[in-house]
Amino acid sequence: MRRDATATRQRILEEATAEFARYGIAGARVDRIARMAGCNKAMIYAYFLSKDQLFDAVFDAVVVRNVTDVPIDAADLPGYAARLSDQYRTYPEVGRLATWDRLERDGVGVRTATIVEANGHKVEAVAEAQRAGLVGDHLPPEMLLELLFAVAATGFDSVVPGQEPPSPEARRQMVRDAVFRLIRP
Amino acid sequence: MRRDATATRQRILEEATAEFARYGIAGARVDRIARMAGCNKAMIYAYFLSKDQLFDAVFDAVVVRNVTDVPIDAADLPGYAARLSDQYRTYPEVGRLATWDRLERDGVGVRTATIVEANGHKVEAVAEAQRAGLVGDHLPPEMLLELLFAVAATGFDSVVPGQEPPSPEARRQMVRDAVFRLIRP
DNA sequence: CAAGTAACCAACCGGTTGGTTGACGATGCG
DNA sequence: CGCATCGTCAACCAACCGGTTGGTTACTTG
Repeated sequence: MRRDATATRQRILEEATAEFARYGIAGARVDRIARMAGCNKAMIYAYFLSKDQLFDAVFDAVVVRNVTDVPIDAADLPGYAARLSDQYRTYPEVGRLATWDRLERDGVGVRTATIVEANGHKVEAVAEAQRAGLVGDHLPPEMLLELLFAVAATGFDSVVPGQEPPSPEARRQMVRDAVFRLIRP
Repeated sequence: MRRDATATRQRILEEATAEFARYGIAGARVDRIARMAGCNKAMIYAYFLSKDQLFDAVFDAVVVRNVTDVPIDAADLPGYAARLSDQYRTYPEVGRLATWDRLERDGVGVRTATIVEANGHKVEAVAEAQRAGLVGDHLPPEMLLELLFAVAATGFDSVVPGQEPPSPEARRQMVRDAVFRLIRP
């Protein structure tokens, strides 16, 4: 097989994404990632230096993709939340990786410059919409945003066992309605 | 020191709760739990058979306490959510353990008979309140409940880094208001 | 083609982890 | 007191895991 450093790096990143999303940082196995990526463990350490830094690279890439794919639209927060919810369904790794990060690093959530910047921008957008009267000001923009994120991540596993999780349309509609209610002035 | 089997068992359970809440199932160290509980590792296996069954015992105990301490009041869901939120603040292990369970067992959330029963009862209570007209029927009771849980778990870490997390009163008020908006007919 | 370099790997290493075992000492009962 | 039972533990083990090393293979350059 032809040698290609960037392709190998990319394969490692993809398989690491799946592995970390599934097992978390402590549970992920570097050997397994190497095997899945069809390369040697040493390559992983050549490219990413450590397991933790590999996770950072994975998480950052996922966040960047998410922010790029689903830009905030403060004039239509219900629509934004619905798109975010769809994104979570399309890429289930996103939510899981974010949760692993929150739990396993006792970092209070945000660490990477990428995320800090993205969140700051979003808070500002919501504040702007509040000043314009499009969004109620009964809550500070950060809390509104946190509620929105929480709602967008909802509806994937049912509370009661037997029951089917809601269809994509139903979930999208639920998220849209919930956010509409939450931000109404 | 006087020997006391049930006391030892109880100490193991308590320390295991802290350990699992902090490090998760894969990250928890049985040696550390034994050392913290002031007993030998063998005791843990004598009482709980395996690391996984120890986690089950821990999780079940925590859930039981949570359900007992904060019974649902379908006639006042905002108040219930606020009390739940307070409980999450008083016992941060609860939320973390539940999250670890959701992530590390790929079980879709509910597994233990205790939880299934508790959740079923709650869904029924909400449905009852809907029939009585106290709660809007724009959403099925399970979804309403899932949204309520999501909101009650909100407001502990801030979205932007520098900022302080909201005060207990502010959080309680936010949760109450959010749930009020979500269930309004 | 020869030399140099970048990509790659099998094998290994030190330390750790869940789990086990065999013995020891305290306790309580007949 | 004799003795069985139960709680306790130090020591141990096989498997595993993150990380490293020394060397090999493919590709490029002159």
